[in-house]
Amino acid sequence: MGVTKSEIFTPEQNTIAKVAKVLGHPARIAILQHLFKINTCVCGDLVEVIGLAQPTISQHLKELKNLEIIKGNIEGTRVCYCINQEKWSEIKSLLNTFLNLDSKSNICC
Amino acid sequence: MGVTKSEIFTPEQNTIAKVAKVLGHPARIAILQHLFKINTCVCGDLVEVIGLAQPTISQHLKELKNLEIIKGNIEGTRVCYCINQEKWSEIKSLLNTFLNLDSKSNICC
DNA sequence: AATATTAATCGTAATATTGCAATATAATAA
DNA sequence: TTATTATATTGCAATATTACGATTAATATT
Repeated sequence: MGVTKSEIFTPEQNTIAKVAKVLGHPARIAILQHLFKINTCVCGDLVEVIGLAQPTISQHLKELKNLEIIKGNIEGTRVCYCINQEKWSEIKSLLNTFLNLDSKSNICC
Repeated sequence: MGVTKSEIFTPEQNTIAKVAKVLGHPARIAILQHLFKINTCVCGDLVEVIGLAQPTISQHLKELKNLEIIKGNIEGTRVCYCINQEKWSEIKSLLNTFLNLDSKSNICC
C-alpha cells in the first residue's frame, strides 16, 4: 500500500533505513558532495550546480534538514546551508556498524 | 513526476543513490542482518523471521538480488540466500568513500 | 513606498513503492 | 500421477516520491 510497516522492525533497523532512504537520491548525494567540497555554506547556488528547478532543490534540502544532516542559516533573503558535522559523524557510525557486518566465512549452501 | 532525473548526475552519484535506496527499507536491512547473523544461507525462514507476507519478502529479495547484494541457490523446492561477499565489499568501499567526505573545518556562515 | 531577490510552500501530474491475495511455477513426496 | 511444499509472479489498492509552475513570504534595494 505504499506504507512501510515500521512497527514490526527494531528502532535500529528503522533508523538505518531512514538514513539510507534519504541518501537514496542522486540530487541529495550531489548536494552533500557540494557542501563538503566547498567546505562552507552554500547560499543559493545549489539550483545552478545541481540543475533541477528551485522548488525541487528546496524539497530535497527539506528532507536533508528533516534528518538534521544539514543546517540552514537565514542571511537576509538568502539561506546558507552547511553539513551538520555532529549528525554526519553519527550517521557514519550508524552505517559503518551495519556495513561492517561481514561474515567471516562464506558458507553458502 | 516520480521519476528521478538520473541523466543529470554523475555515474558515481547515481550508483551511491541506487545502493542507498535499496538499503532504505527496514525489511531489507532486517534480511541482510539475518543473513549476516546466521552466517550461512537462509532457506525459507525469512518470512517467519521478518513478519511480512511471502510475496512481500519475495519482492524485497528480488531488489537485493537486482543489485547482486545477495545470491540465491536453488535447492529442490527451496531457494537458499546468502550475502554476495564481493559485492558487499564493493558497497562498503563505495559508501565509505562518500561517508568519509568530512570537512576539516566547520565554517558555517 | 515600490520593486527586486531569494527561498519556501502549494497544488498537481506522473511515476514508484509497499504490501498482500490470488495464482503460477517448479521440485519433491506419496 | 497426484498431492505437497516452497518460491515467484501477477494484479491491485493505498500511499509515497519526484519534479515543477505558480504563488507566497521575507528581506533588500531603489
